[in-house]
Amino acid sequence: MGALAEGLTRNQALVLDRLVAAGTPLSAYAILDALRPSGLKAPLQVYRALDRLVDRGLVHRLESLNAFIACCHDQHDRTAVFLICQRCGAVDEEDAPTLQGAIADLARASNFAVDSVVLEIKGLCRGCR
Amino acid sequence: MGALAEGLTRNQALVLDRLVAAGTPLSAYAILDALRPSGLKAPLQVYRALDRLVDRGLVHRLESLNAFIACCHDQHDRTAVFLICQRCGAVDEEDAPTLQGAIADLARASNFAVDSVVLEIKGLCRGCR
DNA sequence: GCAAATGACGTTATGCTATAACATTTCATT
DNA sequence: AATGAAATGTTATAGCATAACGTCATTTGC
Repeated sequence: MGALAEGLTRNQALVLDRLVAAGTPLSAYAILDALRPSGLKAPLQVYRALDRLVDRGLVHRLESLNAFIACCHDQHDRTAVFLICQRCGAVDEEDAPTLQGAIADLARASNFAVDSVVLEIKGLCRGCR
Repeated sequence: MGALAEGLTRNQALVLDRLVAAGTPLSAYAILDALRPSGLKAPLQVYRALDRLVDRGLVHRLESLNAFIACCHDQHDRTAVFLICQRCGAVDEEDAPTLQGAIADLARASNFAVDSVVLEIKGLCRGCR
């Protein structure tokens, strides 16, 4: 079991380890089921750990899947772009500076102060198209 | 009570009218509660109507809110972008060709075939910032 | 015409997702 | 030790969405 990042509590480390091991999105309840042998018993234990991990940028929430995935980059830019394959379920996290710029431009034009961005693209990945 | 579009069934028209009248996002259950006087009784009646309306592009689903909003444009051939104010709850639907282009470029670079795009920007609107 | 296919509808039941509320524990700092 | 902040454990509940059944009306093709 890896100490994948410093300063994590036991529950947070368990949840993060599980997500990293999976490499794919997992629902909170799937995580809970996987961690029952480790002693977790209630959804709230998982949700609380996920909240902290998302705050730190170690985990991303996929709104369109109601699921969570470990961040695959070491630098945790808050605005990630996800390519979600509808056939195989793979999720690719992209860094998209061009998109960041376009979003910033759009927000500026509307006089809108951006806090966070949800950008999830669904379709078929390279291997499945 | 407008016949807001042709070819809608009674339930679909009820749901769409309610969303248009609201002008803001509504959850499926909020719609159901509003339409109980009109005879709707079960969530599935609302969800089925919403499915058809979303298929036609008359309604959008806001993934990050688990809610639905009437499309404010008459034609909707593009992917919509939503600016969601975290303070007043207003949702602004934008047409963003520049973003479309950036998304297409990104997908092309990853050899990813885009089916649909979820793009929801949260922050403070002009009046609330 | 009439059978088959289609799609909407109604209803009950169920499952999945997420948080409220409250008591307790842990741990760093003073 | 005393304090305060954060994490934990637990039960209960709220909120979101669909499965599975049967019915009805309309369209399509023979």
